[in-house]
Amino acid sequence: MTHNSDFDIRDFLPYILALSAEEASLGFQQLYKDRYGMLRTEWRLLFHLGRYGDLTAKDVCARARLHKTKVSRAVTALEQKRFVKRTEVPTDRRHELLSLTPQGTKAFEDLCDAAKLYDRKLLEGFSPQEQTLLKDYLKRLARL
Amino acid sequence: MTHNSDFDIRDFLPYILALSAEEASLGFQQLYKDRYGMLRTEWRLLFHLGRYGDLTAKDVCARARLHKTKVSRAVTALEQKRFVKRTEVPTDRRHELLSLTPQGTKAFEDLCDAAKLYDRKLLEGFSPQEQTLLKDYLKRLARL
DNA sequence: GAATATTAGTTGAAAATGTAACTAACAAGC
DNA sequence: GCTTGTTAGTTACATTTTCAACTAATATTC
Repeated sequence: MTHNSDFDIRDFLPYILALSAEEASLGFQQLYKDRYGMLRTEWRLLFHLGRYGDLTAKDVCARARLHKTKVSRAVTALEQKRFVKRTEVPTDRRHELLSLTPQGTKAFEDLCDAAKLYDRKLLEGFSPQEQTLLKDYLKRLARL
Repeated sequence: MTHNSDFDIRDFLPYILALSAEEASLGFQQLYKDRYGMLRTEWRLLFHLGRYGDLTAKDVCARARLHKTKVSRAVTALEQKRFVKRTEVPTDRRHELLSLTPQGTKAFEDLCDAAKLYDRKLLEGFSPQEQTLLKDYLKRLARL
């Protein structure tokens, strides 16, 4: 019979990952929420479109690891904010290309600047080498 | 004017943390959900009570970094599963001590074993030194 | 080329979460 | 000892998320 009072949840990787992820996302969430009234999925959509150009909703699902219903709703929301527009694909009218409007691009640029600063602030306490290692480890875990 | 098309969301710490946290929690979530029908908060409550003994709801909030409404609902849920019981504190009837029932303890022990295995599996690709570094970095980020 | 299957995306209902207002018990000030 | 303030925890309501069913367009099979 195993004796488990020695197992500390605070050493359990999914737990400390969840806590640090929550902690790290809080401050940035404030930003995109307060400035643009965006939700997490909307912010992610904006960044993927801003960085990787026109994509279909399907592409975004795959790249951003989001469920299609979440993406669908985020597209609608960003469309209403006039940040995203849809372009029909004549050869296959099932999908539509998503792209940022000039306004969307402006918001993206603004949030990029904020993200850069925020990232730097989060990593303040880490040496350059540690920063590289940390991100490398996380990417391995995320299979990124 | 900054040019932001060079900013890759996949190097943004909150993003890669969120992705790796999601990825890492998926498998374990399957376990406690399938075996015991528990939610994330319920699992956390179980582990905190199992490891740190009797606590008030307030204590759990602080230790597990959960909002009191979440804890309140998790306590009710685990009480209905007969995993947790409440004991009134005569000196101050505002709080009540939470503790695991024998059944709750059994579930805790079972999930501890599963968690140990799962943790090991997640970290398979990391050398012992990397494992230590990773967890250390994450704890720093989470202010744990 | 009509019937069936697949794919892209949307919608609706149920579950879960977050926020704020609430109750009950205790504490402090006067 | 009664008003006011604080603390522990619950409840109600709005927002988000999840899951499954749905529509519309294309592909496949016979």
